[in-house]
Amino acid sequence: MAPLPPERPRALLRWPTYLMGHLHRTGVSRIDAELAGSGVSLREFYVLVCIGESGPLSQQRVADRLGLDRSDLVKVLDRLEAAGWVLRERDTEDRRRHVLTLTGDGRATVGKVEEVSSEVTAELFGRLSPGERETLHRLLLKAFGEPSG
Amino acid sequence: MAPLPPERPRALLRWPTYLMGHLHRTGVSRIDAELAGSGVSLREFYVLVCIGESGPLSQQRVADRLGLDRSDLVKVLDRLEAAGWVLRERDTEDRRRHVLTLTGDGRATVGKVEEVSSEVTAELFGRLSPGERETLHRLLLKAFGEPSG
DNA sequence: TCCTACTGTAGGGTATCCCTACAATTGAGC
DNA sequence: GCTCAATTGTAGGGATACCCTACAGTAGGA
Repeated sequence: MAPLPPERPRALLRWPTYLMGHLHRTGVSRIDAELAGSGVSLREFYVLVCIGESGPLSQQRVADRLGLDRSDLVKVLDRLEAAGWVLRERDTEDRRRHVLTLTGDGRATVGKVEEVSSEVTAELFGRLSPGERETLHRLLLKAFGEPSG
Repeated sequence: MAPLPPERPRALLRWPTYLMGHLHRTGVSRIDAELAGSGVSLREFYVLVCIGESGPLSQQRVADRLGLDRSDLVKVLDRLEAAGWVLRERDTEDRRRHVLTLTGDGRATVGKVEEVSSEVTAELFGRLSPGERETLHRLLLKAFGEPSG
């Protein structure tokens, strides 16, 4: 028989932080599970997107934009560079920095992850109508502090 | 000068999972920071609420309700029991189980955390109007799979 | 009695988050 | 040119969360 869904404590459902935590974890788990074969994690995807979007960046800049610590980013980039998705070169104008560039393979990986992410997102919010999903997204953006465009 | 807010990658703002992850982490960090002096974490609060709400429970039941692994719950309960917030006794009817009960001090701690959580939640969604906050909460509940009442 | 299942516990492995320390490099002031 | 502070990438540690296995004690059914 199907393992009936666990009954959550009603008193915790009051807290958006609790709800977002569960939805976030569920989404990450499902996406990572789908991506297991591709050898890329959701966290690495974020880094790839950041580099791909804002052109060549230093590691410190990527860390700032993603809210990561630059020391943690080092290991992520080690993997992304080894996979051939990111080019890591010395900045000739400031030899303290590295210049990070997304490769063609990196861009292809981003596309693949976006597909998976779209599917999982649709499934994660399957109980919501398209209008409700759009409203939820808009409110999250606003709470996040970004223009809703 | 004030450290101007970091510019997030626009391509990631498409993903509700990314947005919820950031909001969740921000909320947890702020709540835990506020609670640092009280010696209780948000995670422990969840356990206290669960036990307080559903009366005496076994550890396995608490783990199921919160989506935790029962082996991880052991250490949490060690702390909660040592703090005098939870009573952990053998179940006389099934000696494999422990009977978990919230103490008076535990209930007081729950109340204190709820106050802090309310303040942080209001701050976290400060950019939203009361109506928008209510809508966001309702949509999160619906996505989560709970009746919106 | 024997076997299976459940419960709490110990422990390990991995990942995230946050911190410090350090060497190389840069730029400003002298 | 020299000195000093700040920046950058890197190494490493600690705390926590999440997931897994193993094991002993217990319960219940064949």
